[in-house]
Amino acid sequence: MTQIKQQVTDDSYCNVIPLTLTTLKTACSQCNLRELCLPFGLSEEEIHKLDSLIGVRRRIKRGQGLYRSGEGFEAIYAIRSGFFKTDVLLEDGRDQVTGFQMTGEILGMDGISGETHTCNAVALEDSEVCVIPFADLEGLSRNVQTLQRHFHKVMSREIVRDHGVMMLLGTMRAEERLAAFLLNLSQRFTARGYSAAEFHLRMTREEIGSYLGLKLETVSRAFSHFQEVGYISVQQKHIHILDNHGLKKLISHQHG
Amino acid sequence: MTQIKQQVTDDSYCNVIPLTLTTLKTACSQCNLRELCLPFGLSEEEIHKLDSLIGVRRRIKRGQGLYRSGEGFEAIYAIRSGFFKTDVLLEDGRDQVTGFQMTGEILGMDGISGETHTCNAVALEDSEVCVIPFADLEGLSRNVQTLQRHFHKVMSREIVRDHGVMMLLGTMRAEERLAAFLLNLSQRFTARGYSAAEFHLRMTREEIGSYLGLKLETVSRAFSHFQEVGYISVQQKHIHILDNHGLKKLISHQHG
DNA sequence: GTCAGGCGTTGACACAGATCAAACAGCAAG
DNA sequence: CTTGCTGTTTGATCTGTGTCAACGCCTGAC
Repeated sequence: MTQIKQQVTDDSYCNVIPLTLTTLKTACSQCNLRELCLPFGLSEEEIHKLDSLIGVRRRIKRGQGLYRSGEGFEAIYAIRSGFFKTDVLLEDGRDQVTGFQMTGEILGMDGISGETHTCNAVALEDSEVCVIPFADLEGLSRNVQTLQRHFHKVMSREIVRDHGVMMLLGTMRAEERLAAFLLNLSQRFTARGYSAAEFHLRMTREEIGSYLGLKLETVSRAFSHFQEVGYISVQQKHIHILDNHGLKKLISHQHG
Repeated sequence: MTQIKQQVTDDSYCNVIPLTLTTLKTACSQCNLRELCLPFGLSEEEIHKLDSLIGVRRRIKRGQGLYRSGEGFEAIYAIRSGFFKTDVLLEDGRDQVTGFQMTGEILGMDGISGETHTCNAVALEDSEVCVIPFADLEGLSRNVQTLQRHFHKVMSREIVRDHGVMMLLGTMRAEERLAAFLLNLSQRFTARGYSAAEFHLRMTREEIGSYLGLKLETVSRAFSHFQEVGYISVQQKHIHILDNHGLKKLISHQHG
């Protein structure tokens, strides 16, 4: 099973690079994601400086990789559209989804420390990213204090997010984890102008399970149970949150 | 139980600040932790610039807090000596140890994103830290490229470390987690010139359990079992690793 | 259209680790 | 020395989630 999955990833990966490089200039100054992404808080003039830095966009088809563990690190990526997962693979076949990333979020910061990527980033739907050469970003942020500050915040936010996942994996039971996951997605969709109550999951039950430290069957059962008690309605990957408060109560409730 | 613990933390915390501020100048240039800490890779001249930035050291007694969730963020801290844990507390009383930090490591980067600390840092033994005002660090790293690069690596390393913990919590069983934990400690002690095989745990079984997503009884049983099969010998907090390879095999072994 | 294969659901059962409980070791205070 | 408290060990039992298995539903390929 793991073998097959690995193979698929390999194949799809090799096809990506030549197809997805474009010479299209990306202008942060004209991007409506400004408020979510790196340019947040920059002045018009500063954003124009940032424009010059972002050389290319890359299109990634569903199932294809953006970068991959072991690969040399050169750039971070801002998601212009689409949806990604990142995962870590151990030699013995174990793999753990470390995050799901959506529009406006930054990918690739794991690679800075060792100048090598330490996880795989895979598109869960056809996506487009802005390639931000890291050396250039460091250069510009030495001149633009606001950019420097904002980039540090983005990295720090990633650390805080990871602590949240550790809390989830370390102290929550299956249904609490799933509830936390759904509420987190809902909130992030809201921030992007989508419905908070209704959305489409881009990932499989197995990927959710891997992220939450559960087996896919457990995820499926939890979905069914949430539906039974009226918290949500589920049809395949389509989720409708009916009782936001119920889900929240589930999480904050002591289990003892 | 949780109540009591909270109380103790509160009390001890309040006493800290007036006692621990000192005006002693800390010189990175004369610090033998240079190769582990922020100054890594800097030239003599650059290190002298760093000297001017680090205003004070702070002494933290065992059990006292260095900073605490909700508190305003102003500085990060380099551990000069001692041992810390960081933990996150949920309103409902659940708490999760998010990490253990030792000499030469950097604390407080969680606070950058929201300009507020999001976890508590508590000394597990009498410790001393260098206070690095964050605004100053950003200022200097705009001028010293090596410092900027190194600081980014330190933050990124934290992200990678967190992914490792997520892998541990998401895919490993109890004994694998403890084995990974011991090997990680051993490796970090080695890097600091201490014995790889013999060391003293500064944290309780409960704190280990919280970090590893296990109950203290499970941690205790795993220790006992490791001793039975000859991987380690344990006497209270004193650990002696007898079969490093055995522990490694345990982790890389598929569980299925 | 039909067919195949991946994905999701559900059930029965097993087991790792949680929970409850008791006793002990180490250490500080008196 | 005794007392008390915190942390640790160990045992017995319980339970949430994993595992194994069967089946059904989409979706995409042809």
